[in-house]
Amino acid sequence: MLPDIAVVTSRERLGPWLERLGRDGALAVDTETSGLNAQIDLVGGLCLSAGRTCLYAARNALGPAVLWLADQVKQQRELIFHHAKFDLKMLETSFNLRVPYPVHDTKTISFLYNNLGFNGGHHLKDIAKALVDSRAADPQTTLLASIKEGGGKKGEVLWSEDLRLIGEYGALDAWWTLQAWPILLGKLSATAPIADGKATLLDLYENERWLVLALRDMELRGVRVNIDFLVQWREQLEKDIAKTERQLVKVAGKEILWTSSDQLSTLLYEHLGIPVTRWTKGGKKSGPKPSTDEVALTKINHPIGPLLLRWRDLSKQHSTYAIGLLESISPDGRIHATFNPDGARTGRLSCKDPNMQQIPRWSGARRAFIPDEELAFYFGDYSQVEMRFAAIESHDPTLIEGFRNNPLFDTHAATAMKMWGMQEIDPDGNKLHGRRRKFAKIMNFAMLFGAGEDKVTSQLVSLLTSKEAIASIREFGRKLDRKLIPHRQLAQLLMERYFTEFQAIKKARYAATREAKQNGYVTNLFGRRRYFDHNTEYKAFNTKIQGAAADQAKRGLVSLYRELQGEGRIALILQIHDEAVYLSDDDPSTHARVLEILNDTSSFEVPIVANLDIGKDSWQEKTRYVP
DNA sequence: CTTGCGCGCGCC
DNA sequence: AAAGGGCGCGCGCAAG
Repeated sequence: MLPDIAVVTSRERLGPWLERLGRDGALAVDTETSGLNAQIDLVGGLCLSAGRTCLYAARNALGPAVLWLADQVKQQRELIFHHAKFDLKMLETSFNLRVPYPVHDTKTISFLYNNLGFNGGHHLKDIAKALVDSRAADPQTTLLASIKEGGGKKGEVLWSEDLRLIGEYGALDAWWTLQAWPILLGKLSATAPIADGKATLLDLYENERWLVLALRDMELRGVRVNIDFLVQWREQLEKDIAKTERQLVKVAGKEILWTSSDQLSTLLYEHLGIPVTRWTKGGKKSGPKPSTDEVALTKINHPIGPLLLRWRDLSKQHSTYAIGLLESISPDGRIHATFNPDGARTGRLSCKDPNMQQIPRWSGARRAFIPDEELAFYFGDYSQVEMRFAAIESHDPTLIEGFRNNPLFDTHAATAMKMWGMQEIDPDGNKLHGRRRKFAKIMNFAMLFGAGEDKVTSQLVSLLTSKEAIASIREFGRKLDRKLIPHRQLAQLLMERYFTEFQAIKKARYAATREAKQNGYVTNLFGRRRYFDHNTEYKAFNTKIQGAAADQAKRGLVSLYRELQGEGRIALILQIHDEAVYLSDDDPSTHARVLEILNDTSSFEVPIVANLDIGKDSWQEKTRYVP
């Protein structure tokens, strides 16, 4: 079925078509814009669809159509978008039209239904083609067909060059969205696992709908930037880089493009004759190459090593952060990043333009971000949240007991105590014993990430000398295995001990992998699914843990948004996986409430614990805040 | 000139 | 059997 469609560019012809869109029932909305940046670009066309009607309003019809839409919003009409956050931002920046209640979003549903998407993604056209009408892939043909089928008035359509424009920009997108929505929602309901009599995927969807609003407002607000600092920092870095380059040329005897790993590899391993200690994984064409990464450079026995490490660090700060952040500043002097709820297969958020989730912690870069006048940054972060979900997922008694009985539970110390059968960690300051917590920490991360013997070995290599590794092996009362390097033998022993003591985790890991192999997907504690390609099922346990932590964090973010941002007491500005950052004044009752919201003692077998920090001057310096 | 890939590296 | 998980960005380099 295809709609009655009108492309209207004059105020006069708009009325009857708006009439046909009615005043109730779902209304699909799509904006056509001059670009993707809500701080710069503008809406040039509005596509609306309801019932059997699809209307594209542009030019002189755009203003009145927006006013009509604003009235529909006032009536709280149910709105459907594909990628709602983008259109909601554009409507707000172009027309000051704000939608204060959750809308529906076919992209969100598609991602929740199957993270692999339709035809490999979540593009509207692919979804519509798969679920609605195979002709959806060809907007021009479809538009022409629809005019015939729907008896559309030729006079309402701009022919000639404008039709091409309509085809290119997809005047029918709202129509496809409207058609795909009930089908996708039906599929989501049918797919939803049931817990406590409720379909969990639909609960997740409700949270994601609010999340879209929370992220929209975060992005629109943006973060204030200290431009003077960034400019000064950039200049200082440029001086330091130039100086380091002069030293490099002296030591190397020649000049190369220091950013080029290929050129550097030739210099180090051919001209300077330094032995190769590490290889890259290699691409399809080139295969493995000698590595010049940080680990390799640390190992080389030549004065060029430390200089290169210094150059790499300075250069990273300079290009990615000093320059990169300056280039990300919007005309309002702030940075408005984009947070994607469908950016990560586990359910985590991703962030781009710039990626605020990877701003360095120690280089000083965070000094570039400063709170708005009269306000301070507050950082609500979850404590060891992935380890807590590992405990919940596996029911491991040691971890469960620890987290239940002690809010400050030191997981790595407890792991070490269990692995070595100790009553307390490092009782006599013994050097060998003191290392045990580090070993345990490596094992815990190996568990969370699904690492194998190779990775544990290489972790140990960067932690210990061979002598120290041998001492640690002796501690286990084992004979040295001549066939293995000591670090590998130690890795084997640590893994053996770890999985002997944490059998529940071993079983949970195995169960997750089996679930993925049998079903092609796994489901986390919140009902979220992730599908796997063949031979990647080993990631299943990590997906459950990381995904549960992500869904918990997003639930917390939405609660903060709905209650405290709704009351105007906070303004969320960033989310960094296990941390929500907001601006607020110093009213302690606000922050006490934040902690009440984030702390979750009732949902799971172990409590989810949150802490709060404050940063008054910038993002760089923060201190613990207790309301 | 743009696009895609590999490398290396920032964060959780 | 073996596999560190999840991202985005700057850069060089080769291909289109």
